[in-house]
Amino acid sequence: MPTTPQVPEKPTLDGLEERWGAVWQEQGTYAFDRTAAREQVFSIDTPPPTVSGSLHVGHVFSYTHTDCVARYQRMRGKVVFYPMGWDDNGLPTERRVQNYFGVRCDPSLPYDPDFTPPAKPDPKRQVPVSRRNFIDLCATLVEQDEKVFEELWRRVGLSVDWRQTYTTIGHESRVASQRAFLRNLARGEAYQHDAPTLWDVTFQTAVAQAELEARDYPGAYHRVAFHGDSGPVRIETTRPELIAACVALIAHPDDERYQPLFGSTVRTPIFGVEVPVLAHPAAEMEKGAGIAMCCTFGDLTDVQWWRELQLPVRVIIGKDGRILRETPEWMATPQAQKAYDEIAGKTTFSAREATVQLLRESGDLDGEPKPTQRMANFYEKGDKPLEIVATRQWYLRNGGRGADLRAQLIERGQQIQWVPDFMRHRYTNWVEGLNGDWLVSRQRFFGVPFPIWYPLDDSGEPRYDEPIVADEASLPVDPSSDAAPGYREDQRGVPGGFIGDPDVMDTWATSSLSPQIACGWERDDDLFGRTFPMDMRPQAHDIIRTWLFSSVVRANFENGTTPWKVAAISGFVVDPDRKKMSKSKGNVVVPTEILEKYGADAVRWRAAMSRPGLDSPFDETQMKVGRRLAIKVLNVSKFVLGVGLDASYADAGSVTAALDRSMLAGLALTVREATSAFDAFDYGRALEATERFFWHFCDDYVELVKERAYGDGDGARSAKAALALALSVQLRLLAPIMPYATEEAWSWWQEGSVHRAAWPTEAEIGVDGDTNLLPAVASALAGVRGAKSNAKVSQRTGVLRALVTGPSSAIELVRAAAGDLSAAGRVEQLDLRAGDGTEVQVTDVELAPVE
RNA sequence: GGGCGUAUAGCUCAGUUGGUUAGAGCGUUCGCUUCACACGCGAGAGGUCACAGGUUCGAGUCCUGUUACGCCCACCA
Repeated sequence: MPTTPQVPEKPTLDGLEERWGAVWQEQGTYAFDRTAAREQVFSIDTPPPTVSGSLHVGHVFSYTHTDCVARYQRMRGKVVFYPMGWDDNGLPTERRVQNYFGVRCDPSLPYDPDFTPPAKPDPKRQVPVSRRNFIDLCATLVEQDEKVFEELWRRVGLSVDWRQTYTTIGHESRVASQRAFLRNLARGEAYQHDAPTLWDVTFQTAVAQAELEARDYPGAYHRVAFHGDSGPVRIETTRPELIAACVALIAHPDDERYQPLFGSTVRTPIFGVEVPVLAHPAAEMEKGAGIAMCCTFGDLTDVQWWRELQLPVRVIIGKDGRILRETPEWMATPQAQKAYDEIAGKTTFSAREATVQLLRESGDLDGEPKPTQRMANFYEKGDKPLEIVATRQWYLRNGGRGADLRAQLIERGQQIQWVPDFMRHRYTNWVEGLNGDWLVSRQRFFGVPFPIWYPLDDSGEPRYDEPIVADEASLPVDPSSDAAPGYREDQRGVPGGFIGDPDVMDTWATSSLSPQIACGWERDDDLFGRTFPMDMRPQAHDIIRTWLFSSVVRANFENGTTPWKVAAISGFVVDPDRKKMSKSKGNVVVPTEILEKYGADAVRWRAAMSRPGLDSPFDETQMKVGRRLAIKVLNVSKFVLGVGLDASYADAGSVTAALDRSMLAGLALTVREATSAFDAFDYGRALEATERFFWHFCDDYVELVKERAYGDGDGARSAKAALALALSVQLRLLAPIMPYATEEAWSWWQEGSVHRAAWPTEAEIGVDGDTNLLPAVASALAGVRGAKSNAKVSQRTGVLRALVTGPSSAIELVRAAAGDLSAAGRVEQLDLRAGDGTEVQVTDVELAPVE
């Protein structure tokens, strides 16, 4: 039996978030039912936010988009699998720990179980700690960070099942990352390679192509003379400090200027090292002098030349970005050694200045350096240009070196439904432009270690070509503290013993497995069978080349499928000047403040107003509009429930009045529109349709039906039924967007949570009605209101007589609701006359005298 | 240089397969204590649909070109 609605005297948004957040948690409103069959489940691969970073409104918006879809699917009867991950792995956490505690990791130090971080961190003097101490501190800090994040997400109202969380450094993630890697290795998809790689000298780690960022970088062209038997050969370079690493001069085979020199040798300036002059089609005749020096290694072209022309390696830059201190053996003469002493141990910048000075003295610098702006590759988190250093690294095949795999991965991209569709091009574009496999090893500390050891030969040298792999059953392992299988710990580092692989995996090597981690791959087959491949991957467009692509690579190898059916790509929230928000620009809007000020529903409303995939500028005044809608939901609910009805009134069969039927017919269309929009993941269009109807409902229908609804008889019964039905349907339509206000209003008269209620259907509204009727009556009402507004009198003012004219069809529609119109406009004598106009107009209005 | 997107009112955006006179919200102007709501309500003003061609009876919508802005990628001699 429905009970009498319990409506507060003065409805308010204040306190709804705390109250309903607690109820949802306590009642398990969003708990995943793991007995559901795969086809009943809608599974979401939520992006794990970087907990060491800060969240801005952009994050709140995109997570809200996902939540709107999740709530819609749940109301459609899906069992929603909506876990949350925390990305606590990797460099951002390391940096935060360094700053927060004032420490730095020194892997050579032993573990100190009694270590406590300095009370007052001094960024200038970071205390060196062992790797294990460092990782302990990372774990402590991320735990705090994760609590803060969870509180924010709860406040926003994400309908996540908070029992389903994972962290990218947690036990399950380490097991999955290591297991997947071992499988990749066994199948030949992972391999080790000692080759030139892009290297960040600040963080002293290799970086992958996906982490590059091209930035403007000031430089200068130096015109420098090499010395041949038939005179000087002048080249142009922006990196004169690399002359010591020069292995050849290279020009285009068709370049007539240099053809006579091919096959001959020249001597480098200052050092007098003999290098060949060679031809290679990658040399561009128009660039610089048309002839370039090839150094090991100044850029990727150098690497190509070095490889294809089989040139020797002459490395002078160390992993710390400084010129090697030891004089290289190819500096054969005392003169060369003396010159090298001038640059040894210096940064590339200082070495450049020193080299230029030496070139001036020797007369090999032709003119003065010419300043230029060029693009240089940077690690996206770094602030010095990348160097190229030859190192042993782990790679994962990703199509960068194999046409077949590349074609296969592009095809996987075609199998995914992209929202919006054009985002597909970003993926294809990226895969087609790959120039190497995925470098997955990092020379860092807080990450998932490779489950690999190497045997040491009798002289104590590692045999890298015979790696010892962990047994899957033993995962996770840490080869820096766990002994290799078949060895004892005391054999570590001694001839005939073993060493552990010192590297950790790229953070994407873990997060690329988020579907497998969340769904319980190889850990919980039952869960995995019910959730994988997942239905939706929501994410922003900036990480298509990283997270999205690497996830496709892993699922392709491991599962032979795409990891999900749909990739829903959200845009950014940009500042009013359409610049991306970033901490360094200082234009970040902090979400907690905005949530505090306007409430979660208002912020969510604003989030849902943006179209999938498009950037939208942040404008605080729009939050007020969302808040107004949330308040309106409460107030109109209060009115509807105040006319004396309960949940049992919501019955289409009792709706007899033409006006009521017209309103419901319009509502049915709105349901259709919102449903198809949500099915296409377009929360914005769904909201737009719902909101448009809602305001007409409040401003026109409710005003028209008010008096009748308060009365008795069939007319009142019809009005109450229509109001009850319309309120019920609209609360459900708005529930995915505004979970708090709708839940509050729902609770006044309905059983259970609106978020567990069934999504409304056209069938449940099921009445015949003329959708033109309500608009026609509404425009007549607007005419009456306009007359009062023109006369600058209250809308309460009575009207003695009003004439409504318009096309006969419209007039007939107005006639069907003439009683409601008269009541709403306080019109005593309403004349309806069909005329030849195209619009409904109100003329000859005679207002009652004002008392 | 390659790819993608965007261009409609002062601002933020709708505008489905071409179809009367281009819509909404914010802001602005003028009013109104109207018994759900002053955290409110009503009414009004405001547009050469970036530009130039073309297709068509008819173009904001389709085609071609141009311009501007944004994003992704490439670009280190």
